[in-house]
Amino acid sequence: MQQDDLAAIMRALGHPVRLEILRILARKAQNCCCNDITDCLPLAQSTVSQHLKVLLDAGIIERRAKGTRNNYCVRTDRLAAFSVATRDYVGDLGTAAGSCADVLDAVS
Amino acid sequence: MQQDDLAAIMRALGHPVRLEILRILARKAQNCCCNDITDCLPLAQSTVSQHLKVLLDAGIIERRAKGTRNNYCVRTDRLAAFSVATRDYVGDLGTAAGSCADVLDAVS
DNA sequence: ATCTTTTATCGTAATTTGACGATGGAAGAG
DNA sequence: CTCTTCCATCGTCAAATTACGATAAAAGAT
Repeated sequence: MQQDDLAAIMRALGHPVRLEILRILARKAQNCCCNDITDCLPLAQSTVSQHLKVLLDAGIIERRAKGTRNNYCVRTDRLAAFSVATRDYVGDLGTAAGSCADVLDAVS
Repeated sequence: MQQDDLAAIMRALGHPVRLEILRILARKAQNCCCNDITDCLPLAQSTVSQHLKVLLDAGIIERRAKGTRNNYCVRTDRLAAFSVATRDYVGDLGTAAGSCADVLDAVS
C-alpha cells in the first residue's frame, strides 16, 4: 500500500464518530442503513451521511441499494490490508530507528 | 487504548507529510532537528515545525533540547501500542461483522 | 395515484488545518 | 559582548472539516 493511501485511510479513521460508525456497522452487520446508525448517535442524519461518505470515499465501507434503503457494510478486506500496512509502516520505523531515546541518552 | 486516543493518533498520522517526517526521523535517528527535516522536504521551516507539533501533541515523537538545537525522535513505544490497538480494533470489527458482503449476497 | 420512508445533497456557519513569512528568544561561537 | 544558528510562535490566508436544517428524488406501501 502506498504511503498516501495509508495516510488517506488514517485520515478517514481519524475521527471518533467514524470509528464508532464502523463498530455499529460491524455489530449490525447484515442490515444496517443510515437511519439505523443515526439512531445510535447524537447526530443529525445529514451529518451521519457525510461521515459515511468519507468512509465510502476511503474505500473502507461499501454501499448496497436494497429497496428504499441503502445498506452499508464494512470492507473487511480493505481494513485488513490497512492493518497490515500500518504494522509494516510502524515496523519499518522501529527497525530504522532502533531505540532512538536510548541512543540519545548514550550520547549525552 | 481508548477509542478517542486511537482516533487522535490516526488523525495525527493522517497526513502524507507527517508519515514522511516520521520516516526521516527514523532514518536519521540519533541527531535530527527541525532544519534537517526541512532540508528533506519542499516546505517552509515553520510548516515543518507545525507538523512536528502535531506529532508531539499526539505523543508520537519526543523533543530533546541539545545545545541550540531541538532533537526529535520517534516514540517507538507509543507507535507499537498504536499498531497493536489498530490491529485489535480492526480484528474486533472483523469478528463482529463476519464477511458482511457474503451475508448480503446470501440474503439477496 | 398518493403517501411514507429513506437518504444523498445543497446551503450555511463555525472551527480547524495547512501553508507561508516574519520575528524574537535561547544558546553556542568568535 | 556580539554574531550566528536554530526554531517555536504569531499573524494571516485559503481551503477543508464538521455540524445542522431543508429539500428532492427514489422506491415501496396503501
